[in-house]
Amino acid sequence: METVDLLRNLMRAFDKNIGALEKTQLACCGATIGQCHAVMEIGLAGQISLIDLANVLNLDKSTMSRTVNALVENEWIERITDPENRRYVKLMLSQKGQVLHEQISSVLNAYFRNIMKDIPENKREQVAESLELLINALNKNNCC
Amino acid sequence: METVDLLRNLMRAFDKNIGALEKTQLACCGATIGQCHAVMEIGLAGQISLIDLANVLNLDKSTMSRTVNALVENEWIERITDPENRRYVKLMLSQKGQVLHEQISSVLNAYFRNIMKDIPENKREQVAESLELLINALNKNNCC
DNA sequence: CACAACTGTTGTATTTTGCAACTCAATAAC
DNA sequence: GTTATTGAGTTGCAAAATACAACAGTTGTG
Repeated sequence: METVDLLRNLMRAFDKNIGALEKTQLACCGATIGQCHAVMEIGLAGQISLIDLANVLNLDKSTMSRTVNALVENEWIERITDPENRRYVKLMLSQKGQVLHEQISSVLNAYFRNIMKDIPENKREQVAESLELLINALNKNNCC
Repeated sequence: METVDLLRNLMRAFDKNIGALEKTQLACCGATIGQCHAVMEIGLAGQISLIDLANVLNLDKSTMSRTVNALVENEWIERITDPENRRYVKLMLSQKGQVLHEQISSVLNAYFRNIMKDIPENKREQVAESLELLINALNKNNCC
């Protein structure tokens, strides 16, 4: 099979798997899918502005603003106005948010560990190296 | 890095890339993102029932029913009632739908070819084999 | 100071979505 | 053979997600 087709198949498989995972496992923590996505990105970034967060998640800033509102109301994140530039508001996880972040991480890790079990032991190193190459290629690409 | 982390990173990179791709490139054909997804799955299956399609796309059958309505109204697909059992309705692409399917395929192929350019030539075979292993693992997994 | 540029919020309309109740056809139960 | 049950798909409805546009407040530039 052509590698391009493999990438399309992989994308499709991810779509389907993650879609199912999100609907069954992720919403269990009390947060919506969108809120979970935001929490994961904020946790990864450490701190991030609303607009940067919206860009990462491919959402309009107004949509993002409302999701962030909900996260603040649930005390999962905190808004910290930059004293040096009061336009900027840094978003970061609260302690409660860190717990949520870890819960979601656990679900994802368990899920992907399960996937890995189906990959032959002697191939895992090769797969890991390949994934790194692919991730780099995807991250480098910002065509659109 | 642990392979589980690589999978999480890969999922995230796909999410971001495909999200951006869908918003900028895919809607150009006059169909919504959801309609494009449906068209791609119907094309892949050849023919498929509404409920199977809903399951593949992780959507409620009512949501699917409405999307299918729109696709039929736009003459991208056809509903064909099974004469042997009038409960069953097969969905399949019309000629116009096949054109759309190919348009979307072209966009995806161009996009993924571009990704592949960033993977060193001498690693592509290894990457391809790894992707096949991963796709199989993902498809085998139906935990949720 | 005036004006542009930038971050974030709010008003509003549209779209997407899921649940529940329904119809219609086929099959099973009796 | 009549009735009950199952199964596919539709529709009513309400809730959630989303984007666009207009806005407020802040900073930098001339």
